[in-house]
Amino acid sequence: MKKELSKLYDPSSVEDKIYKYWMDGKFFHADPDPKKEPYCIVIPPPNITGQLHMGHALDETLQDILIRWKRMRGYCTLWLPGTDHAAIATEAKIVEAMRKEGITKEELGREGFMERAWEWKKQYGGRIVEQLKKLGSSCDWDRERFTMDEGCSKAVKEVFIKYYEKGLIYRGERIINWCPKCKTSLSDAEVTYEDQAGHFWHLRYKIKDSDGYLELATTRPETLLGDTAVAVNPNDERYKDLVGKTVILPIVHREIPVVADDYVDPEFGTGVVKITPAHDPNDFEVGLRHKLPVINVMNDDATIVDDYPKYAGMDRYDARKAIVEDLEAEGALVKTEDYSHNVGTCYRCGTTVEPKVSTQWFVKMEPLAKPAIDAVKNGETKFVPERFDKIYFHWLENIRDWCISRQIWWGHQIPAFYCDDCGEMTVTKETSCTCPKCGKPMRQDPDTLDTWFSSALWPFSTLGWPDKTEDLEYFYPTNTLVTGYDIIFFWVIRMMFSGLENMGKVPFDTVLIHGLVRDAQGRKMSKSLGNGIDPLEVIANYGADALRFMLATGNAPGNDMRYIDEKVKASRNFANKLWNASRFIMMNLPEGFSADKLPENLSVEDKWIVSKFNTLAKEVNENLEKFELGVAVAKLYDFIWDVYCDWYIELTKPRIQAGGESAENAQTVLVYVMKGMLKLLHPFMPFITEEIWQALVDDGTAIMVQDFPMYDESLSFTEDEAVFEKIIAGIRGIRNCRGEMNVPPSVKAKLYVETQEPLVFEQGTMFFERLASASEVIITNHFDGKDCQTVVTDSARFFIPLSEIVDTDKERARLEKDKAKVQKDIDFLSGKLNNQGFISKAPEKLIEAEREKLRKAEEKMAKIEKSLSALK
RNA sequence: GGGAGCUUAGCUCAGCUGGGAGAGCGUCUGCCUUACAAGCAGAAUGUCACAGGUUCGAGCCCUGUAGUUCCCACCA
Repeated sequence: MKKELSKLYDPSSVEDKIYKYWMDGKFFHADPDPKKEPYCIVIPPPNITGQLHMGHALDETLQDILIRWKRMRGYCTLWLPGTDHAAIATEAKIVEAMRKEGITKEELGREGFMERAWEWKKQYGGRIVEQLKKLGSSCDWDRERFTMDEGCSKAVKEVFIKYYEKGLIYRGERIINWCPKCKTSLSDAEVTYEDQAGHFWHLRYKIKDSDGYLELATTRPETLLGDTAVAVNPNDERYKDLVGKTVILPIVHREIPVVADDYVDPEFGTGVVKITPAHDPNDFEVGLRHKLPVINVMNDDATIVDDYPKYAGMDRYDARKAIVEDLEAEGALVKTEDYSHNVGTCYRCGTTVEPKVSTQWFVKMEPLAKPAIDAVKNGETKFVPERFDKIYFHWLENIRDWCISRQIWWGHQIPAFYCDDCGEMTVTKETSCTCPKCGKPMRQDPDTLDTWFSSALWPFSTLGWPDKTEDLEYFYPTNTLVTGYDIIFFWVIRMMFSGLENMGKVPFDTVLIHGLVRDAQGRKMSKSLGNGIDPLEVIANYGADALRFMLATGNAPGNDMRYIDEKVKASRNFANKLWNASRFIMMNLPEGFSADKLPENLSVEDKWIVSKFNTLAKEVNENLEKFELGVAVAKLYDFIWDVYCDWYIELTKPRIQAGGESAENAQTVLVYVMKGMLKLLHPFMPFITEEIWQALVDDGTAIMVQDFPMYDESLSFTEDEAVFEKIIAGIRGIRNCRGEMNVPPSVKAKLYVETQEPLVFEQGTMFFERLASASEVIITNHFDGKDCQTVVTDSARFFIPLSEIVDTDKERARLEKDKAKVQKDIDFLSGKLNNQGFISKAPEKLIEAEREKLRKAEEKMAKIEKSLSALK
């Protein structure tokens, strides 16, 4: 069993080996087991184009912690992995790569492009998966899925057709968000609004058959080409007479009506609005109300259409410039103001979106939103932290129909077919069909579906739906969904209504929301800033365990956190600490030593550590139950470092050196608690705990499938804990005193312990020698303390004869300081206990505890005074 | 214009249902004590943003104020 282990833990030599061991042992694989309770997490599928970033690292870490914990708790645990085809993002990347080769989509044609895209998927889809493995993610890779694989595609078609037949999907002409760069429509969720500096151009339109002008202001003069009206508020006295009149559109010289509409705010600007139904969502609505013509002035790439020869082919911004110049030349420009306004941008490429009227497919949201709202209201699914349900409700309560068609090729092609001959449309599962009316071959809709349409089905499509599979039966609804608050709209909401609509049940019971990992200055990590930290580099430098531990530490659910290198270092140091603790144990362990059972006659310090460990196991489970991973990890850190390493290991050293039964017991307890700690820590630091486990236990078992420690009433020794704390208090006090006097540990001195509880302190003799530099310990019920340093605790006085060092004045000052502290305690406690309100209203238990504290403080005070008077 | 979060030690952050303020890093002192100097033993440091309120008792609950970050929203 004795093994030569390096002083420093080297994660790089361990992690890949251990991961392979887990994979070979099929430990991640889960098959439905009716004897066990299921626990399932579906991974938020990373994009195939993606590289692992800190956001993934956090997300995967949290999921793996939960999964590993539940697995050890005996659940049939499935973490289902996969990737997302990320329609627009991927297509943009492929197009970009092709551009560098001088090829366009159109040249390649749809089929050729798709071939290339699948090739891309094959090449890069695996990369992110390999990166996830580096983190230690215990996903069931046998079930890895892809949003465009056969099963998911089948589910997509099934849902589309079902919705269509139920009237939940319709095709229609609406104003939608259009990205001129990606050349596709976008849903409302895919538009990000940002403030942009712009201008406010005041224009005047001539009123027909009059000398008068109507002044209005606009931020987008170029859309004037498509104006079909001018609107004022019906109650605006200034313009009352003009409603129904006609004005002349400058430049175009088209005659357009003045209409009255409530949409116009008379307080804003001049109270007159130009109406461009084709290029503004509000204007579109106004246009509908007043039956105005819709004049499209822009091509798909936001250049001006050929109908306006002067501007044809000009980009919208160039056209704006030209039109402003022309307006000025025509005398229609009154003034130009600086103006900052909110414009929508494409969430993928950042291009300013262009509102555009076009024919698209939509999902009718109202009937789907309602059950999704109810499911969270009645607690079937809950958010952690709870406050995120507000965002959820707000979004769903104000939701508009979901534009799901995209004018790109990479994705699920819409299963609708058109007859060019008679105009008939059919929605079908088949890949080709003939017109049911005229028998001619039909043409499939060239559009594809929003990428989120398929990810909305992820919690059940990956389990086999629409087939009735054993997996689906067993694992659905899944349990916890772990994701960042930034994709609640995109994904969580859509999974919720999709699950409810198609499965009749919510997709998961809990949504654990986490925040963003920011850089050290608190900025969002982004490609453009170049401030991103590569998790793989961190893993290479410090190990995956250190990164995971850092990400889980000091982070409350839903809150953003900063990546600070020192924090990873601290985690790495912690791993090293654990490593060395195990090294200490193993170095001292006799050949063939087994520690299956705790010894019968535990010493007080053994009971102390066992009892404290028992409490730790209880609390870690409780914290994990409540998704307080950060709290759990902090408790583990404190216990392992402070309680186990700094105290218990030190306590065992004199025993091990002395040998005999006490040494053996110490070793048994050391191993027992170490094994327990490793198990508790395993979900957080899977690699190092597995590595140590295998070296320490060496029986061919894997820690990742051990039982997770739970609270055991029979191992709770609160009285012994309290007794041992008295010894600890003495050691602390003596160290403190020696420290203040700058006495090095190498200078030993006798220690006199004056106490009424000799039995307690007899158990501490060897610890005072070892940990408090006592050359000899003399326990007595009275000691005069002449020429000694005095240390007072509430159960004893300790005297250290350091006559050559003792300075009576200094010693008096030290004791006076102590006394002042205790006096403060006494004042505080007696004040509280003299408060009638406290006595009559506080819980009895608390009052009793405070009385006890006061009693102890008073005892301590008496001892200090005794020592002080002896000094004179 | 709505909504949410944050404000705690020099820095980064914890703080569970209200019961005398914590950690890591940094600083200072002393230690190479045979697991670990990526370590050990100690020390110092806080009007818990501000102002009210509820309570026997408030970092925690309520109201308001300020600063800050973010989300949502069609003001041309």
